[in-house]
Amino acid sequence: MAKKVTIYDLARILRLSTATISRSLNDHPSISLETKQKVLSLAREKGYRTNKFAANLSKQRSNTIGVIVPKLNSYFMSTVLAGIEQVANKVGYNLIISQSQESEEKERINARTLLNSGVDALLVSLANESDNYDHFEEFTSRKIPLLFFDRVIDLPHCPTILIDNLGAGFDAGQHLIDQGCKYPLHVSGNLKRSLYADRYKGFQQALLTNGFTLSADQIIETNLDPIDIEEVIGHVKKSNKKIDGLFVASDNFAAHCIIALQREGFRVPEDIKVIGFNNDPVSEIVRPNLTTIEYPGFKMGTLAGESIIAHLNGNINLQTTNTILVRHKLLIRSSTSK
Amino acid sequence: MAKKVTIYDLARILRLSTATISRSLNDHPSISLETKQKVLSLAREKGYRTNKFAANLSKQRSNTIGVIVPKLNSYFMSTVLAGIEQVANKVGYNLIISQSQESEEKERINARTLLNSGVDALLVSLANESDNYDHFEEFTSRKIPLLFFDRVIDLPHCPTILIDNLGAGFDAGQHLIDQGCKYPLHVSGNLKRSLYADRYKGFQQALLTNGFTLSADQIIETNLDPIDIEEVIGHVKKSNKKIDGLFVASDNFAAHCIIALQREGFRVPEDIKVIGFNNDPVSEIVRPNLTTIEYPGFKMGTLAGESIIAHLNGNINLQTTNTILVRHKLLIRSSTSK
DNA sequence: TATTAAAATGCAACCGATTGCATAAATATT
DNA sequence: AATATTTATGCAATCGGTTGCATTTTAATA
Repeated sequence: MAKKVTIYDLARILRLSTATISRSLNDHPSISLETKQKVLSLAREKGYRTNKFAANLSKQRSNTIGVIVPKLNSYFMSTVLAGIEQVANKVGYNLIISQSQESEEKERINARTLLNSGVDALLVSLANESDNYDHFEEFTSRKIPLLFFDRVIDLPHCPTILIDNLGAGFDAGQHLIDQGCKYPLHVSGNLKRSLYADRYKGFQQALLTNGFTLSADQIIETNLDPIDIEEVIGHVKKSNKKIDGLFVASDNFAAHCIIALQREGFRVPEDIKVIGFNNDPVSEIVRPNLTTIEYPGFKMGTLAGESIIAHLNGNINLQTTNTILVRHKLLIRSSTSK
Repeated sequence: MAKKVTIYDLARILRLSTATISRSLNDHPSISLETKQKVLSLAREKGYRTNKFAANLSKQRSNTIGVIVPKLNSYFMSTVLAGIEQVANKVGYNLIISQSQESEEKERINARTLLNSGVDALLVSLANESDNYDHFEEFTSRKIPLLFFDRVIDLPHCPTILIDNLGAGFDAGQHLIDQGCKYPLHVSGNLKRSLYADRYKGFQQALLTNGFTLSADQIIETNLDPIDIEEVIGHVKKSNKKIDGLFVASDNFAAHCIIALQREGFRVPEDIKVIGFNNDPVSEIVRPNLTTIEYPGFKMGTLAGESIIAHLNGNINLQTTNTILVRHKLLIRSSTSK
C-alpha cells in the first residue's frame, strides 16, 4: 500500500496518454468533461498526488515564496508573518521562512539558500547590521521579484512596504510636546535602518517646528534590547538638562524603560512621559499603560503577500508601484498624561 | 546574462560527462581530486547552482521539513520556531511553516499541502480544536517521520517533545499552597489538549496531597485569550468560597488577569496570588512581576529539529525514543509573595 | 455526402539532476 | 611484458510531470 501513484499509472489504467492525464488534472480547456471526470475520479480513488518536484522542474516555478526576517520571535514580526502566511496559503503558495538574526552574513547565506531552493519571490526585512546588499542582486538579475517590508532599502525595481516612519516620528514628537515636554529624548534603534532614521527625522522636525532646538544628547542609538537598558537610564540621569520625555522606537523596550525609570525613582508620566512604538500587547500590561504608535503588522503582512502574488500572477506590475505606505495611528494612553 | 548554468554546460565545456560533473559537485570518492577541482572552479566561475527540483526529483527527497503550529504570533511559538529554524538551517534543511489557526480543518489542509510539497518530515503542535487525527495517517503510512511538540497526542510511532506538564502543574499548585493559598482556582486552556489536562491533574494532585479537597468550581476552561477575561473575573467574584490564588496556564493571560483583578479592587498578591506559565517576557513587565513556570521554547525547538534530522539521517531511531521531556522550572516572583 | 472547422487526444522532447553498471585508464603484481 | 587491481570516467535509464505541435475524432457547414 501507499506506493506512489503517478500519472503513468493513471494513463495505463485509463488507456490514455500522460498528456491527457496531466491536462485533466490541471483542468485544461481542451479536454472533454467526460475524460476529466474519469481521470479525476480515478485519481481520487488511487490517492494520486502530484509530485511537486517533477511539476516544478518542468514548469520552472515552485509556488514557494521565501521570507527573510531578522528575528522570528518578536510580536511584531510573527504578526507580519501570520499575515503573509494567511494570504500565501489561501492561494496555494508555500512559505519558506528564515531568520538573519540581525547578521548580514546570515542574511547573505539565507538569500543564497532560498535562491537555490527555487523560490518564486522573496520578501525581506533587513538585518540591522546589513550594509551591503549584493546578495539580493542575484534575485533582481534573474527577475525574481523581491520586496522589502518594514526594514527596507531602496533598490531599483524593488517595491517596499512600510509605514510613514517620518510622519509617525513627527506625531510622537508632537504628542510629547503637546503634553508639555520641553526636552524629550529619542531612544532609537540602529540608525543605519531607514525606519529608525526616519522616525528620528520626524521627531526632530516636530521639535524644530515647535520652536525647540535639538541638542546632540537628545538621541541615543541602541539595539532596543533589554540588555541596553542601563545605558539609557545612565543617559537620562546624567543629562545636563532634565529629560522629561522619552520617545522609544519599540514598545517592548519602552516598557523596560518605564520599569527601570520607576526603579530609579522617576515617576511616569509625572516626571517623564514615555511613548513607544508598535502597539505591542505589552503596552497594555505595563503600568502606566503605554502611549504608542499603532503599527499594523498583520496588515503589512497581508499586503506584502498580496502584492508579491499579484505580481507573480502578472496582475499588477510591482515595479511601478514602488512604495506602499501603511497607515499608522497615535494611540494615547496614560504614560503620557499631563 | 544570468541565464542558468546546468551540469550539461559544465560537462560540455570540460569535455566530461554529466555523471562526472554531478559526482564532482557532490564530492563523490571515485572522482580524482584534479577533476573535482577543475569542476568546482568552473562551477564557481560560471555561477552554477544546482537545481533543487531536479535533484529532489531524482533523489526523492526534498531537504525540507514541514511545520504546523496553531499560531505563529505568540511569544512561545515563535521562540520554538526560532529554535527549529536554527538547527534546520545549520544542516541545510528548509522549513515550510504553516498555521492552523486552532482549526482542525485548516490543520488538515495544511497537512495535505505539506505532504504534496514533499516534505521529508513533519513537526506538529496541535490545534486546540482537533479531535480527529486521520490527516496524519498519510504521513505515518508513508513512513514520513512525524513528531509532535508541546501540544501532542500519542500516535503510534510518533515521538513527542514536551515538558512534564503534570509535574509543572503540581509545582504550581504546591507553590500556591506553600504561599498560603487555601482555595486556588486553575484557569486552564482547552482540556482536550493533554498539556492543559495534565497541568490540571498536577494542580489537583498538589491540592489533594496537601490534604485539600478540590471542588468543581476550582477550574475554569478558557481559550486563554484576553477576550475571555471577564469570564474569569466573573467566576472569581461569584465564587462561594473566597478564591485566594490563580494558576493560569499562560503568562499572557495571567497578566491580563492581574490587571483585571486590580481593576476590580483585588490586591495581588495580598488578596489573590497569581502564577502563570511560560516565562513570557510580559511576566517581568506586569506589576507585580509574575511567578511562572519557565518553559524552554527555544530548547524545545532545537530538540525537535535535531531529533527529526537525526532520524532522517538514520542516526537515531525516533520510533524507539518515544517521548522527550524538557525540563521546566518554577520562577518565583512577587505575584505570589506572602 | 463531401468539406471544413472545432474539439479531443497523443507523440515525444524537455526540465536538470542522480546512479548502477560497464568501460577505460592508470597502477600494481608476478 | 603480461595480467590483475585499482581508480576514474562515461553510458544511459530514471525521477514524474508539462507542453508545442501533430493527429485523430467529432461536429458543423456547404
